[in-house]
Amino acid sequence: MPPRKRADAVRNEQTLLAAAAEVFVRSGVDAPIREIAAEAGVGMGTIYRHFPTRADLVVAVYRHQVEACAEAGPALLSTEDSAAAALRKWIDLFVDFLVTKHGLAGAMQSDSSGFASLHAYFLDRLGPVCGSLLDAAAEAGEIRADVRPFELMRGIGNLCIGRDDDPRYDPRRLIGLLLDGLSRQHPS
Amino acid sequence: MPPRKRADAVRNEQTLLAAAAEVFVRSGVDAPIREIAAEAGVGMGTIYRHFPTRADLVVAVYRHQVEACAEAGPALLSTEDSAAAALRKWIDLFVDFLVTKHGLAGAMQSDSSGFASLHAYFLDRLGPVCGSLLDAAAEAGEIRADVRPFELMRGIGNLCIGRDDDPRYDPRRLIGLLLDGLSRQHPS
DNA sequence: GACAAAGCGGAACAGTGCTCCGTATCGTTC
DNA sequence: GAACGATACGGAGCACTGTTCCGCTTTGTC
Repeated sequence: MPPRKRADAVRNEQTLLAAAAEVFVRSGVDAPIREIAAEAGVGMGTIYRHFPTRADLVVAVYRHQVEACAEAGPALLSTEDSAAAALRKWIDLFVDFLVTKHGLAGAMQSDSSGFASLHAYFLDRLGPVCGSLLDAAAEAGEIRADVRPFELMRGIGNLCIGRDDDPRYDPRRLIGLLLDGLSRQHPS
Repeated sequence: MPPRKRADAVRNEQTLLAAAAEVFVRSGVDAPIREIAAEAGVGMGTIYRHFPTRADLVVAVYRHQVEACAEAGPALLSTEDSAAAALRKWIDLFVDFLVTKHGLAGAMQSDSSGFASLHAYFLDRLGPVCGSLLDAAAEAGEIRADVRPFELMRGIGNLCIGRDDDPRYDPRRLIGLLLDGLSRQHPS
């Protein structure tokens, strides 16, 4: 029913993904569209046709890694000793992912038109995973039960912003603190 | 010795501060220079002459409030029951400040040229204040002693990013968590 | 009033996002 | 393999923004 895509279109889509990945590493996820187009050797129109918004392109480039992160959730839950440990390790993975993509953390919180749906995608795919980790840990009495995946992920994402520019800033330390605060304190 | 400034220059500087304050409320601290110039009824050159970088303008507009926040530190330390309580209240003030200025939190972490010195100014003025609160609380054994003002302020700032766009996101909850983590746990 | 210095305005240039449509390529049909 | 409609491509063009630069105006002084 859906008429098959043309061969050159398929080829271009692949070329674009490779070029974008390359440019994102070199210049961050905010790199000018023109730069990505040049790298791929295509016109700008082609980019917009395949990936109407910048978020679409970013999502496509990192889909595999997001998927891997999502799948790691349940896996950790079954291999780690405690749900809290699984949660910590999962967040470690999440932070690894964010921190190695220049500007991604920043882009994710940005309200600017192009990135609007990026935030949504991350939340849709990883939110439930994060949620089940939180629920498991809460059920085990290891953490407080009143924190939702949305705010936790957003907070983690925010804390990762700007790590590129300033080597003195280590998001992991603060995230560690946040998780300590999340841990249920022995009721005085 | 320094030749007195011309009357029109002084006038324009005041006009500009008022206009910028107005525009920052309406359109956030990233508002186009042209918009601020128009609001003030001056040319763009005038803005750049008085405030070479955007950070200079932002700093000038909010100097009073930053000053007030800085002065509140020692005051709280002497009126609150514990240093930890003073720290919490001070951070509350800091968050209030950030959250009511559209986009300021975001701008502060941005590495973009125009905002580069904004971050520095906040750190210079508020860092020591935050530091003495941290030291006092650490000395009293109320919090861990290994967290520096730089990272705490930066973390708080980061957590405040994006509150404008999404009413579901409440930075204070996460900041509360962070401070809980900062509190010394009874050694198991 | 005249004059130099200080200050002003905004045209102009550069970088960027995004659209639009004439042109080229593809797949199909004969 | 030629012809033709559908699909996709390229990049010029427009809008918007930051920033500079210099001819013109205003100010303060003598």
